[in-house]
Formats: sequence, C-alpha cells, structure tokens
Amino acid sequence: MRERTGSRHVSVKDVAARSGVSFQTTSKVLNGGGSVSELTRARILQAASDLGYVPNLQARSLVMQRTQTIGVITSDFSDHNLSRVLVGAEQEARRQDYGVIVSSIEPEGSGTEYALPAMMERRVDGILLAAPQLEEDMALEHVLDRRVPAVSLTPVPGGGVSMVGVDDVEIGAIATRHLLERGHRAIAVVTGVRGRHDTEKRLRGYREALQRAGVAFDDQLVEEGGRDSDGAMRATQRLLARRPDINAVFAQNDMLAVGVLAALRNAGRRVPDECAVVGCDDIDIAPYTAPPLTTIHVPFYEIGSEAMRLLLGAVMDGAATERGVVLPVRLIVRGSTGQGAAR
Amino acid sequence: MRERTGSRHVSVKDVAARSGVSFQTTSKVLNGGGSVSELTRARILQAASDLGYVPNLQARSLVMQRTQTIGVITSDFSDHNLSRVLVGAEQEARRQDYGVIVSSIEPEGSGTEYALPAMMERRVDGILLAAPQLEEDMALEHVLDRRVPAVSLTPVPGGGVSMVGVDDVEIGAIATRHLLERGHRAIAVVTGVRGRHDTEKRLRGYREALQRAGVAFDDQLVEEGGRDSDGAMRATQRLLARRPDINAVFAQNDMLAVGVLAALRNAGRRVPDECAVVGCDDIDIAPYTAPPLTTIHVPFYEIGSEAMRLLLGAVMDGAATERGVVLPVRLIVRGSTGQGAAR
DNA sequence: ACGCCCTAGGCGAACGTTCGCTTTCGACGC
DNA sequence: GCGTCGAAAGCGAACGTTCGCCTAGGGCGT
Repeated sequence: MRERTGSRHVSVKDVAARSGVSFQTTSKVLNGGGSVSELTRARILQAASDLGYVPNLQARSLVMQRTQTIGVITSDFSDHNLSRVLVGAEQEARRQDYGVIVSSIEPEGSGTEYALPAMMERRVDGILLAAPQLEEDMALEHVLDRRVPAVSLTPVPGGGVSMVGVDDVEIGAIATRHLLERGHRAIAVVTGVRGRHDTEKRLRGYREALQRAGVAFDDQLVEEGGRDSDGAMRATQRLLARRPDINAVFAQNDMLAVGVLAALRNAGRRVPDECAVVGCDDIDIAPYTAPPLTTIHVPFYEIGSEAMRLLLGAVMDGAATERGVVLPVRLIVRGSTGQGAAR
Repeated sequence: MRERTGSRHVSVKDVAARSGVSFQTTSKVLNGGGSVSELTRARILQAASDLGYVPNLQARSLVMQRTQTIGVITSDFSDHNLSRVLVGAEQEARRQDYGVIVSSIEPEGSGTEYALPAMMERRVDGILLAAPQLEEDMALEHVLDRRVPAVSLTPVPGGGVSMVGVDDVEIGAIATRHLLERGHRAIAVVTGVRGRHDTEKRLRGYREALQRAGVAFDDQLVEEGGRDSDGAMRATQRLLARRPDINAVFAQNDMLAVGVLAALRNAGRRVPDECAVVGCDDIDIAPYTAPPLTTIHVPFYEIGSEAMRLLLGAVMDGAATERGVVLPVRLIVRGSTGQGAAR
C-alpha cells in the first residue's frame, strides 16, 4: 500500500502531483472544505492513501494559529494522585482531539522558569497547572499575562485562573467528625507539607470540627508528616512519645496514613482498638492495608478531566471567564476506624 | 517591561521592525548564527526583550524538519511503575531540550490506531513505547515503517526497535532462590496478566530456580493475580483453598503482593512465620506494609531515562542501530521473608 | 591610488499548510 | 444568441522561521 518515499515525509504536494490537481485543491478535499467534484475527490483520496499521507500539524497550526495542544505542568507525576489527575486530563483532551505535552518541574520548587517558556515556544493553546508547590511561584504571573488560558488545581498568586479541586476544609472536617463520632477525643493530625493550601485547609477543617464538638484544640497533637510514609512514620513516633494518650490519628493523605499505620504497629498499638486512623485520597491499596484504611475518597480522575474540560472550553470561546469547580468527596469507612458502619 | 501586543504573538518581524533591521538579521542574532555587529546585536536583543519575544517552535521545526519533540505512548500512567518510568524519560528529554507529548492508550488494548497517527501528525522526532499491552498490537508495525526511531520497554512484534528493561527471568529466579534459601519448598506464584512477556519470563525464572534446586514444579501452585491487589487477593484465596500447605508466595509485583498479604492476614496466616512473601518492583510503600515487604528493586526511573537517552541518541545520528539495554535489579530483604539477612 | 578581501547586513526562497479570490467553463434562463 | 450564474479548480499570499547567497562598503596591502 504505502510506498517508500525516500526520506522526506509525503506532503500535500506529493499527493497533488500524483492525482494531477493543484495542491490547494488537494488540501480542500483532505480537510473537507470547498467544493470538489466527486471524481477528483475520489482520485485524491486514493492517492493520499496510496502515498500514506499524514498531514503536518506543525504547518497547519502555523496558519491556523492554534496548535491543538495543551501544556500540562506538573510537579512530579510519579505522585500517584497527580498521575491519576493526568490520566483524566489526557483522556479528556484526547476525546476533544487535543494533544498533551507535559513538563514536570523539580519536586523542590523551581523549574518553572524552564517549563513555562518551553510551553510558550510550542504555542500551546492552554495550560493546565497541576503542581501543588508552585502555589508560591511568582514566575507564574507570566501565564496570566499571556493570551493563553490556564486552569489550575491549586490557587495561583495573581488570580485570574480557573480552579478545579475539592473542598479541603470539608475534608478535614469529615475526617475529624468521623473520629469524634466514634468516640475519640485525643485526635492527632499528621499533616502534609506545612504551608501548602491543602495542608492548612484540612487542618482548619479539623479545628472547626473539634470546636463544633466542644473539644479543645491542642497543638501538641499536630505534627508534620511531610511528603512520604517515612516522614509520617517519624511524625507518629514523635506524637506517641509526646502524648501517649492519643487514640486516633487523622493522616492528611493515604501515603502518610501508611506510615502512621506502620509506626503504630511498631509501637504495638492495635488499630483500630487502641488507636483509630483515617486517611485521605483513597489510593489503590487503601483496602489492603492492615487493617484496611478508612479514608476520604478524592475523585482525582474527575478532577483531571473536569479541569481539562474547563480549559478546553476556555480555549474554544476566547471568553476566559474565571471559574471555580469543587468536586464532591466522600468518606469510605473501613477497618482502621472500627468495623461498625458509621452511616 | 513587556508591552501589550494586541492579540497576536510577537514575531521576529516585530522585533526587526522595532530595531530597524531586516527580520533575517534578527533571526541570526536570536539563534546565534551569522556575523552581526555588537551594536545591532545589542539593539536587537533589547528589542526582543522589550517586546517579550518568544520564538515559535512550530515555524522553526517546519524548516528545520525536526520538532524537538518525543512522543510517548503509554498504557496508563496511573500505573505507578510506569509513571516513574515516564518521569525518568521526561527529565532526560528535558535535559536534552526535548519536549514530550504523551498519549495514553486504553488499558484494555486498542487505542493505538489513534495514538500513533496523532504522533505522526505532530511529526515527533522519536517514539517511546511504554505500554506493556501493546506487545501484541500489530498496528505497531507502522512505527517501524516510518522514518521515526523508536525505543520500547517491551518486545514489539516486528522487531527492529531498541529495548530497555530488566531481565525478567532473572527476577523470577532471584525471588525463588531467596525463598528456597529460606528453606521454603511449597512456593506459590501469584502472576501478573498471563501471556505478557514479563509475566511469562518471571515464571520461567521461577521454574528454572526450582529445577536447579531439585524441587519439582507444580502448576497447582501457580495462580493468576492479574493487574491489581484485588485479583491477587482472590488468587491467594484460591491457592490456599487448593494447597493449604503453601509456606511461601512469590507475588510477581508489589501491588499483587499487597493483595497477597491481605489475603494471608484474612486467612489468619502469619507472615513470615507461616508463609513468606516476596514481591517485585519495590514500590514506595513496600517498607511500610505489614510486615515490610521483601522485594526486588526495579530501577524504573533509570529505565525511563536510559530509554530516552537511547532514543535521543538514535534521533541525533540517524543511524538506528537496534540495541538492547538490560538494567540490574537487586533483592531487598525485609520482614516478609523473615528478619535474618540472607546472603 | 587601485584592487581585494572581509564583514555586516539584506534578499529570496523554502518548509507544509489554509484561505480568499480569481478564472474557466458548461448550463440555463430569457 | 446573449448574459448570468454556479460549480470546479487554480493561484497567490500568508503563517514564522532558517538558510544560502548576494551586495555594499570600509580597511588594507601594494
């Protein structure tokens, strides 16, 4: 079928030559426009297929002034949650015939100076910001300046960017309320990286829930777990040493919860009898930890696809109406907070 | 600093107009070539910065006949291992000033018909295949036909594509040998998806190790766990029902191992005393399972970066020498096979 | 004082498209 | 039999670059 065409890609001109019409006419039939007789249309299509013609999107976007490409800036997509978001985003983009080019910035912050210009050079039609830690990055203002619409999963400094996410205050409250309902009063928190919006908001939800229940907040019960299970394990050890009376832990995400469970196990505390644990995210293995982890399900896939949908919407009709979308979360009760059903 | 330039992007012509030279001269200084006087060079650079000029890679690649872009086809990058590979690949690409555009194909197979053409339309300079399940996909032949070099993480039908990976036979052998050394004889295997190369090779390593140790192979001890912890859990239940004498399990990857551990726990079998478990991959949480999981570390990040390095090498010097790179793995002994150090 | 060479810069073309306008020509209405 | 209309196709330009080649002119050697 397809002929070996030396080294160059076959262009619309090659197809035109073979079917004996001008290349512009060829272009017409290949992209659907104009009026072309049935006969020549057939001939051209035949020639295109014979030659194995593949349109050149670069050239097309040059004249069309749109690349059909979305840039995704992410911190580290080996982060399981983020990668789920990316899958959702990518599939939604694909559904709407957009390509996705990704750039991960260093986990520890900078890299934006590189990533953003790289996207701009490629003239992406929109930018999806999926990197928690660039909350503080002022270089981000560049994005806003530019003509290109952006959607973010975290608040961005300058504002003016649509956001998609969950209600982190509510997450903190749900987790805490659940533990309170189970009768726990000495509820510790192992937090994510301090200073980040989600961390602080979940903490706020925790405080609010305590207050509403008439339980005093005690900052001795808060410890930073950071970004991985190891940090959470050490944080838990510190907590147990400081306040041996703890009988529940709210781990701000499931990776942290895994570390918390390990620490409790090592300390000989039985879960949930001696100490209950609730996580957040509902990662794949949550049902298989020992004991199975009660957690709050966060719809990462949907966050990704919704963010992309929003972004593509903005791309289509240049009207960049700043919006905020909040997706629902839900508590999933498993063994780590006892077997009974708490509604 | 940067002026509001209506709606259009600023081009090299705009810069030229502002600095009073031809746009070609402007192009020269902006990309380093040609000989230009210090004075005008400075003026042009100034103008470019004033205007906030960002080169248009689309246009450049049109004439250069290279896009500085690599296409990555992946099955599902919420797969934790794959996403680590991608991070490695992306960072290596970035280091060499290449962009990465990703396309995930459906977990259940097809999607290649879409993904590949999409990459070709974008005229990627190379393709990285990181999708286990497209081993069997014949549509892949298209990749080989084309001018674009490719590197794969799994064997591809037509051949002629470089590969980067680990020695799966060795992995099976290492795991099995370790369990044999611990004195276990009734060693079960919970496999990944049957039919895939890695699954079958790891199984072969298992058989070879058994044979070398003079232990008879028994297919009653092999059960398919599939692609997640849940499948592995059920597989383990079947195994235990069928052969209660099992005293060790080789889970072909860590996600499966998590399910195996859960099943053993539910069945009241103590690990490692009554049944040892070894996994493979060394995922983040492996040190925090109950008990901590003995596993075989697979250097996913390095697989990704090495694959990308190979690919970019092939892109640079059109010489597409087919190569194969095998990266080393290593056993990491943790609690799930007992505390003592084995070797 | 003449020719030469070298440097700074300009010019035209090309990459592969899309798009609007023009041309050709047969058919049709009057 | 003439003017008009519409369909089919061609033509030129534009998108934003890079590249090779050409030209103007100044400095220098003889």
